[in-house]
Amino acid sequence: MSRGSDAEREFLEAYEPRDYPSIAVTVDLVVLAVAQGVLHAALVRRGGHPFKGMLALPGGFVAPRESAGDAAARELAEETGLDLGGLPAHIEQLASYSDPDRDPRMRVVSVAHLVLLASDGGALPGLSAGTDAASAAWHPVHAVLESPMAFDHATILRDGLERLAGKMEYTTVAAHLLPAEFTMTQLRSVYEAVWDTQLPAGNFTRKMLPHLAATGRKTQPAVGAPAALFTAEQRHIHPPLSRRRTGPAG
Amino acid sequence: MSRGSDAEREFLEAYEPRDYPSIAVTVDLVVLAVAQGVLHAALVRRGGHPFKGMLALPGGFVAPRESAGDAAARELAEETGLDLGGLPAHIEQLASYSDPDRDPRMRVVSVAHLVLLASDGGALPGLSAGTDAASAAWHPVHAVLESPMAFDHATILRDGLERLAGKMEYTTVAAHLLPAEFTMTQLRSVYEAVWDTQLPAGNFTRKMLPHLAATGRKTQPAVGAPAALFTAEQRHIHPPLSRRRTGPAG
DNA sequence: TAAATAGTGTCTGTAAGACAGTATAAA
DNA sequence: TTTATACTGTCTTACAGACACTATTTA
Repeated sequence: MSRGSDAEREFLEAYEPRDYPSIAVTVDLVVLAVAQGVLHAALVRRGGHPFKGMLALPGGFVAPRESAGDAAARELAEETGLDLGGLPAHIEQLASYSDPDRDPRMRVVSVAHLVLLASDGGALPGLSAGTDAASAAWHPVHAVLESPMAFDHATILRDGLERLAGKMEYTTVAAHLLPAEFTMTQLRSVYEAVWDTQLPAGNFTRKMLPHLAATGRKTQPAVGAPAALFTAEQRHIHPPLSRRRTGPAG
Repeated sequence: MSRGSDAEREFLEAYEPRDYPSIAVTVDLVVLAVAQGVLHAALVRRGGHPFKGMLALPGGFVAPRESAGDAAARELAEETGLDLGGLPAHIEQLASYSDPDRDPRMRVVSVAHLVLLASDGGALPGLSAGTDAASAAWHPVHAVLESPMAFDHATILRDGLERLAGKMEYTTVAAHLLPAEFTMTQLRSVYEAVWDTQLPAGNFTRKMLPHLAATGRKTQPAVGAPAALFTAEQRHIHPPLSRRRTGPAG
């Protein structure tokens, strides 16, 4: 509590003590970025029991005076060295996980968040060790989902991946995995990395073009034709892109 | 805690007391049903402060040994007299709301759930007063959103409505607002009620037919031709329905 | 001019939107 | 036969999918 005595009295009148069990509230972060055409997740390796040595999502407790969204941004900075304030990043609430036995140590309800970090497709954003003992490192998502993870974090990661893959069908959210200005080919590469498929370039351009804004600038590639640079306009794509594989038959 | 002493010791070693503030976890329910072509929400009127006399979502605390989903089903029964066990109902997690000041009495994180109740379109499911003082009653959603609600419940209700409206574009979730067997016209009426629009019957049938299973049975209406009865196959509709108004120009 | 990548044009098939027409019942 | 509702057919247009072709750069 630690609020005014009026509120305190009102509270005590309204609820029986047994009604408000102490439940710890945490955030777990699904932090994603693309490099070399492969989707990666920032994961920590657990140093202590339970699930010692296994991979887990970064995360931590929600403080008394912050929202889950604020806690997510803070934990992202603490556990990965990344600061949402200075980065082109996208954060959104994913879902909450509340199975009573999801953490064997205590009752924990976790509000999972999805974080998309921009990268130019070559190198992943740098993760520096934070104040926490375990520091985060990048792992290829589709590979890491083959093995078990700590707690219910494999489920959360899968849900986060599915949220991203689904939302990319009908929004330009994928642009958050790229710098502010990007080429059509870069954007298509993000789609191919997340959907784990190939998309025909011509039709992708035709479908996506109305939802992007041309900057007028072009890239200066080492080889090949220069590509136009776009910025994303956050809007609905209707009808959505099709996720199923297309391209040459065979 | 109230767990084994091993777990307790491990817990005490792992966390500083200040790290796990006591935060109450609740569920808030967006309970929806359709009657007379209008979407209704089951709401309670607050009997005490704060927000005395205003409309609020039904809900309550998550118990120490239940998940948020279990709590949602239990609270639905307690506050509305409805029992998920004996009803064709659909429940899914919506989102969590964690602003530190969302409840002036104490720190409360709420995991909102969306509940869809079946009705034949004529009468709404009966709501009987439960053990709680305030009992729920049905209110037209689009009208009730004009006035303020208690806490952040207007936001939650709006989010729930938007979730339903969006999901109806690309799934057969709307069928959960109807009995197990329903006619194409009934299903179209649900779409029109939630989207607050008119849809052309012929094209709606053509688009929806592949996603429904014909039972072979027909209705016996007082007037007009008998209509075929369908059951829904839960599947993705791709490409999705268009929510924008169509039909005769003007 | 060859290689590599970016971008455009176009053909075809499918399906949405519009709406007229037919079918099946009760009064 | 009229009324009311359910359902089907069809015409037009839009656009996705497939894929060939052109454009722009470096070597």
